[in-house]
Amino acid sequence: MLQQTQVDTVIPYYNRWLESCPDLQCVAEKNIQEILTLWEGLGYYSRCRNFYSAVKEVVKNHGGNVPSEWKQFRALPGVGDYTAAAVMSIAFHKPLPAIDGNVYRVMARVLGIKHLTPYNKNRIKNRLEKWIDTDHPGDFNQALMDIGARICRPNKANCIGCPLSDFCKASALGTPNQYPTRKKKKPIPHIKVVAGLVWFKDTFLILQRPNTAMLGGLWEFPSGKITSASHPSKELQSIMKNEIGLTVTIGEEIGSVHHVYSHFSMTFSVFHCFIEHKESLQSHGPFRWIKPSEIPCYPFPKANHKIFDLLEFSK
DNA sequence: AATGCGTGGGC
DNA sequence: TGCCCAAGCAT
Repeated sequence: MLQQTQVDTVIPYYNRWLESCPDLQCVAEKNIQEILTLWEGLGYYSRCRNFYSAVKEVVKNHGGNVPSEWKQFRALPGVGDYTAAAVMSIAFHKPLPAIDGNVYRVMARVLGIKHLTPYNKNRIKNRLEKWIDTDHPGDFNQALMDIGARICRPNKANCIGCPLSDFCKASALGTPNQYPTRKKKKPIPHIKVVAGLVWFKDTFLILQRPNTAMLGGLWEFPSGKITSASHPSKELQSIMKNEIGLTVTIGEEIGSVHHVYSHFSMTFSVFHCFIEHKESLQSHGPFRWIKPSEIPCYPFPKANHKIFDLLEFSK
């Protein structure tokens, strides 16, 4: 949960998770849909799918016990060098430095490293392997991460009161914020998407996204990119026909929301749509006709919830 | 090595 | 408001 996600954001999800699913056996007994619903809203859903796979693997191959050896734990899906070192040091007291984005920044400043090249990252690792408190490796790692998160901030290094300032090169130079250099991000493209809330009686249609795609395993309304300059409702009608073979009547526009993903942004316009009879639809994947009251049973992306909010389908 | 992958908070 | 950034990992 903590990968690329702030602690304060994770805490409520973590608590909710433990309340409904307190141990690995419990995770293994649930299906992926229930697990994704626990994760819903946290983002980076491959973390959730990987965790689920890892739990299955631990139950099947390790007798339900989390491996206490680096090599076996590191091999689990979704576990990289950082996560492996964090768990090994905190849970099993192994003297391995857990190097996250905070620690790279703090150490770059302490050592006066401008560029986080692979060579310099390796220097940081070697230095921490010497410095780590072998009696309390977990505390050492967490302390260093906390210094990064609370004191040695990316654009706001508060050297006054920092326990490392006496031997920090970047602080001595007076320009700690300039360490390490950061590359500017490329601008992300913007797309226009139109979607339909397709009603049949008191149910509407949802489709499940493929596991390997972005937002994999989550559910959504049938939708498509707006490509031409024609009227959105005309475009929506042809999307419905071409993608799932439904001939729909376009109704009122529910609304339009803006949503920013990590690598693109979109305006998401959703219209009520209606069908007279339950036609057979040619779906590429799983689909359901659900009532608004069933929304909490399925994981939906944030953009879809923004539409639910407009409809006051409160969850 | 560079890119894809969500969402929310801070300023 | 529009960026930057967050207890990274997989490919």
